Amino acid sequence: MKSGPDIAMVASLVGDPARANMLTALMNGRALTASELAQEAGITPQTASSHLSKLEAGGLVEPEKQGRHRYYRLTDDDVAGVLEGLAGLAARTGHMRVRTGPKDPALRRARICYDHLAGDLGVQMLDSLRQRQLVRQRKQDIELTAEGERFLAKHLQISPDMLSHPRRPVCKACLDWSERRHHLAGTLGAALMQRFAELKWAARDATPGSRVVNFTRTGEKQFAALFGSGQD
Amino acid sequence: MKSGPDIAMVASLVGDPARANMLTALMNGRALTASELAQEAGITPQTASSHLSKLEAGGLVEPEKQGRHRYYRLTDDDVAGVLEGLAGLAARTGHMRVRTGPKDPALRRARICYDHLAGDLGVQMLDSLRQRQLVRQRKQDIELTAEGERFLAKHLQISPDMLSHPRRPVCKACLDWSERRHHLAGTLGAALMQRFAELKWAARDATPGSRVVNFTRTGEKQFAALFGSGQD
DNA sequence: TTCATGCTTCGATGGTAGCCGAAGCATTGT
DNA sequence: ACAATGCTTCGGCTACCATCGAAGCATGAA
Repeated sequence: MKSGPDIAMVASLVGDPARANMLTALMNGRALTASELAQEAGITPQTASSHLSKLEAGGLVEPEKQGRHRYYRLTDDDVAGVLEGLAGLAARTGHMRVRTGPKDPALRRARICYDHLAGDLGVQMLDSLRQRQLVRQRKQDIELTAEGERFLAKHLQISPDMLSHPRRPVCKACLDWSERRHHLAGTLGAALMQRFAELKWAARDATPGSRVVNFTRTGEKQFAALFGSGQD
Repeated sequence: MKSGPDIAMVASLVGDPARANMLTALMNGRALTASELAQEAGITPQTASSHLSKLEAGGLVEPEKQGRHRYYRLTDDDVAGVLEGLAGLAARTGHMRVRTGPKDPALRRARICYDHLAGDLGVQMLDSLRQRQLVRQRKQDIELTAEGERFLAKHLQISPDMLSHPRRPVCKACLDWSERRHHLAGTLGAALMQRFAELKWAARDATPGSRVVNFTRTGEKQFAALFGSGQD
């Protein structure tokens, strides 16, 4: 009775936007925890859990228990290859991701990722830092330059000793779910977000549990002055 | 705002069982008409039309008008390659197509494809004919051998002159939707089905519009005696 | 023209699956 | 032992989409 490979089964796994976001977030080869993947996809942990068990059953991802975390990675390069192929087909027809994950535009623009800024503005900030040589990035690792330290001290009153932490890195690249571009995590990312709040540039949304970050009118201007890309 | 290729969009196209069946039916490179694809997928023409327009919008298939038919083919080898990749992933996880297209098991076992027998039994019959050298198959073309003619005359009272037709070939391979294996079409396929009905081995289901073919108890035995594969 | 065939569009229906709230395990830290 | 964190399971809700009937266009045949 078995006929051929059930290509619809595996294709439908990739066909769901939330799962597709998780998979593309895993395309860099690194393993991510279930809750990180939930953040990337913009869904709650329980929904992500359901998706991940389906992906696991379909053989697309593999779990790895570590303490109370569950790390997931793509099973192998074959999976990555097929995903690349699908991306190629999608790219040439001009179908780009416009509205992946959360529907809320505010959530896509600026939100909290753990304790740092994510969303369009988060990506834009790291882009700006990188372009002006304030940080140097190599894959996942980000390093603060001397100019970067001066910049932070001058404009935001952030000194290097505020950033040292026994276990946590100062800078770290964190994949933004809205695409495969990074935003800034680590103690610096957290310190920046905290400073934005202190300066009343931005504040987390009042509704409990919301990850949206609302920028004030002046905060948006100041932010654009420091990290703007000219087009906005 | 555009981010990356929308892999979920194209994957969800392949993710629907009906569309996946159409695509696999097109994997041999030949172009098929819309109604043929509907038959392969086990759906009505209007549903197939909807699916095909989506596949076309997604750039997976290309239409070609010819008379009052619309032939569809895969856009290029890239599409076929991705489909192969998906099939590979599905195959190694052991997920095979068990219940593609129509839910009705009877429809999968034996049904009418135009005027000839399709379904598991149709595929099985052609397999048997080929294995016993009663026909010779090369790709899409099937040829009746001398032994084949004797076999038909002796067991089913079908003579070669009954099969000649000005435009229609005697034998023709027709892809069975349940997988990429062929069943027998052409005037011989039609003559066989007609003979099965005359001998009261099988009859089309009474409910109007149904394509199910019901075999009688004795008919099933006789059929198995002529075309059985030993395992059934 | 008139009819038949192949395909498409429209409208309505139903089944499926994604989603989240609440609660339940498991593991780690204090 | 107790609390906190990470993840899972369960139940209900909602939205989407595949499906088909009926009708509307085309094209080709008589």
